[in-house]
Amino acid sequence: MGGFYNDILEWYDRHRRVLPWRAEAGKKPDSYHVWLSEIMLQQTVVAAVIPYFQKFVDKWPTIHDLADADPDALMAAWAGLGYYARARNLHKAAKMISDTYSGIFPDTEQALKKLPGIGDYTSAAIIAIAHDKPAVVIDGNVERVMSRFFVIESQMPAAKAEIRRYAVQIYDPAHNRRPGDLAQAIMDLGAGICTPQSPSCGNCPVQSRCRIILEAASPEEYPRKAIKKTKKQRRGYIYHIETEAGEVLLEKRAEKGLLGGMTGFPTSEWVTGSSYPDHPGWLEGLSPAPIKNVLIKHVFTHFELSMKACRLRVADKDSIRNLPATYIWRSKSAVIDRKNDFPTIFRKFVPFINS
DNA sequence: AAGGCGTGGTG
DNA sequence: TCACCAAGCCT
Repeated sequence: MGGFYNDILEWYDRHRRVLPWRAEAGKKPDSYHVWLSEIMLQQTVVAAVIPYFQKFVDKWPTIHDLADADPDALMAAWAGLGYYARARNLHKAAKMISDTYSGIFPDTEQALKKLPGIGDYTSAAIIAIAHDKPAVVIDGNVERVMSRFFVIESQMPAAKAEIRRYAVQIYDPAHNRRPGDLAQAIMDLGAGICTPQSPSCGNCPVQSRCRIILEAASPEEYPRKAIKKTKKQRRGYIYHIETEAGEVLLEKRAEKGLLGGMTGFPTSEWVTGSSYPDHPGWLEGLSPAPIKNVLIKHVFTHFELSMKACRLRVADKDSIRNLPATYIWRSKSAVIDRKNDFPTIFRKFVPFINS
């Protein structure tokens, strides 16, 4: 393992990327920055995270500022980044760190994993990167690098146990003198060289030791994965409802579940299959009219959604009886001005509320 | 423990 | 253009 360790760190020192949350070489990073970036980086590429990270640090420079943040402002700032449970958990964890830890991040994996949104990977990453202590940091990049370097034939996710056994050797504290750099080096290698498709093996610092190269196998076929299921289709309606005074109806979604805690345009239920659902009960007796040729399509991780757009003009707010308290009115100008407070699915509809 | 959970970078 | 899938966590 010594050869791998030295080669990859030598490569890292030459190719180290400058990132907003990364300290200068040899300096200790801000734990708050490390944690915030790691949460944002969960299932999300670096390029997408950078502007959000900058915005959060500008708005909330310390963990205490984030703990004191207005929840709706925090969710609005996260809008567009996806996986909104991360934002809800971020705020909960910030309060816990600010209050019970006085703003000092715990330095054991066990304590970190008690914080919402921090699991096996993120706790190890914080130990290694923020505290520069040895930890077995395994993310998708590390899994890919290990599965190729050691030619692991078992299929994911079952292969995780075997991958971990190799990773434990790689991260062995007996030789790991630069825990933070080593973890980031392997992840950077996975993100930039040992990529999922068409990896640049010719530029790899450990190509001469990599078993998949030695065996002339196909790296892009590793890690072995199960065949993916096709996404199901769901259908529904999205509504532009506006008063004569120019107020637009919005819906604050439930805290749990899809788009939890986010505000968007009202929708019907979304039903699986090729048929469309009924309009929601609070629209009883009012007949929203189809907006010709406007279909909002959106792809989620586990289904594809098509929503037919409908419009309803009402005299005033009282025109809709039995409207649940989770629905709110906002001026059309504010809706357009604050477009980016919406998740992407609802941003797509904003251009259509002007006619 | 398998499935829910978003979005945009990438080739 | 479009399929793939990412620095995972939670239940």
